[in-house]
Amino acid sequence: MENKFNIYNSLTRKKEAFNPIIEGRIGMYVCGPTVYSDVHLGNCRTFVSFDVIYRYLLHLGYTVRYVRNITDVGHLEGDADSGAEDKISKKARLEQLEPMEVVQHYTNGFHKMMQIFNALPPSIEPRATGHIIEQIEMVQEIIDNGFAYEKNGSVYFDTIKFAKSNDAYGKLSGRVIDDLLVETRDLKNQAEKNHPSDFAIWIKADPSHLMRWNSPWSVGFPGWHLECSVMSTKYLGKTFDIHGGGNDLKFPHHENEIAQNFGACKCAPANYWTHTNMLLMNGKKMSKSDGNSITPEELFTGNSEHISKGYSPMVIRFFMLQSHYRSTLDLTDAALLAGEKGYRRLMEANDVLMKLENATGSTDTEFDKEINSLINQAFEHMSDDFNTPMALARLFELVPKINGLKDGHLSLTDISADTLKRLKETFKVFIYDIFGLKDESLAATNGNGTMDGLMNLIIDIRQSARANKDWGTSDKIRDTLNELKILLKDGKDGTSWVKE
RNA sequence: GGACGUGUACUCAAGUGGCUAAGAGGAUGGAUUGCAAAUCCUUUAUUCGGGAGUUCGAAUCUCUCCACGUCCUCCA
Repeated sequence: MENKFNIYNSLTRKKEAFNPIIEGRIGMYVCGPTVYSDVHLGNCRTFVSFDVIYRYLLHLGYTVRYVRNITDVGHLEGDADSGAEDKISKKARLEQLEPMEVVQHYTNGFHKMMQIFNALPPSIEPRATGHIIEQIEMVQEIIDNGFAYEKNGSVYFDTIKFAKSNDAYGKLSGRVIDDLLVETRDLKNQAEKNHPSDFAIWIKADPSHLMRWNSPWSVGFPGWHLECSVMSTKYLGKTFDIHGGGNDLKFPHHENEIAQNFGACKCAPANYWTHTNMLLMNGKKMSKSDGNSITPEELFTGNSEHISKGYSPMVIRFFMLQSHYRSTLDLTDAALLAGEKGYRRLMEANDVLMKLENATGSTDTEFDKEINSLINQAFEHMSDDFNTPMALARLFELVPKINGLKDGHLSLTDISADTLKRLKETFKVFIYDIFGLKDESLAATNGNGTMDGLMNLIIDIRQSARANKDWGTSDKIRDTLNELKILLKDGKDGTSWVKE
């Protein structure tokens, strides 16, 4: 019973209680990147969002098979019939590389970025080019079921026929099928298709096209959308639990994916569809052509006109957690600055908490009950459609209580040993396991203790100076360390330090 | 033009019918401090884009107007 949670389903536009197909197990498919260029910051938000969802499902005790694909063929620029080119094929031609070199290069970069953001790797990361045979098989199944037709070596999905046989088409994205039917006159540049809304599932390769495979219809390559239908079916079954992706994939990608799966197996691919919302910058979509854009690297280094300084990957991850995955998130310098301070406050409170000992109170005190209540609420928020901002808010309400226990404003006699232990466990689980944050402070990353030893010596010398009212020396130590971005914190029980 | 969505304090951002509208940052006053920083305690939206309606009751539902965003071509 403890693993129950609610999830917003894009198909029904409602929050629903989650019911797995197989008790205790979850199959989740998330549309991964098309690896033809460096990973976009917006991609990072989507994958961080699904990383938190994945982590929370694991926390709830589910056995999760998390499949996130790499699209390395078939993703066209523009329309197939107007001479458009496969994105990867084009990049390979322009840079005089093998298409697989392009794919490898950007896949490596993508993996590196996911590591930087501390996103867990998926259980399976299948590539479209590794599943050409399966894709050809699915095209054949769709043809056999009468939902696709071949023209000049290319195969198109018959959206009109599908829409008439089934009410599934357009349901996810809110497209009205009647509107599709009305636009039948507009057939320019679409000579091969019966209808403009039809889409290619197998494309005959022109002679210059670099990526090509044999098929019953032509030497060619699979259409975009198809790889996700095929690989989700192969690794998760014809119908699985959760399908995710960015909001902008709803149409046409996901709509067509659903159509293909129905066309092949006459069943719906996923029970729950979840979509993450867009990352904006200064209120607008990030767009390279408008200059309203920033790369992850620029964000880390601060080398951009849009920000005043660099922000670490964990600060950015924390910043993302402060909004809900279904809301747009506006990236601004002020918001990042605020996020950086919030992240540090949380991590420092966590350090303080882990050092608290000797709670001697009973579980009957108001204070003890309040702590437990906040902890419970934090988990309840996560179970209500993965509401990370709400859960974080509850953690932040606990922060002054933790600091108060350390400073002596609050008493360890008012909290029970069990509750203190639970509080520690809660922070640990939320920060590291669920939110996937890492401690970036120097104290945490400096494992050999040299830094600690030096700092203890310096703090000791300054303490002596202060005892002798030698403010000149003590302030010089403090100010010089400040210039090195090391902050000293004078507390009741001594001085601690933190590196900015 | 069509589809979907958003508009909450100085900024970011929760909340989708009912106690005093979360949280972070900022600002403010106080405690603490040798002075600071950090920390703790206050204060900071009688109000949720404008207007009308439904309801005992709405930021939350309906209508309308305004503004913005995303998609409809490639995008997470």
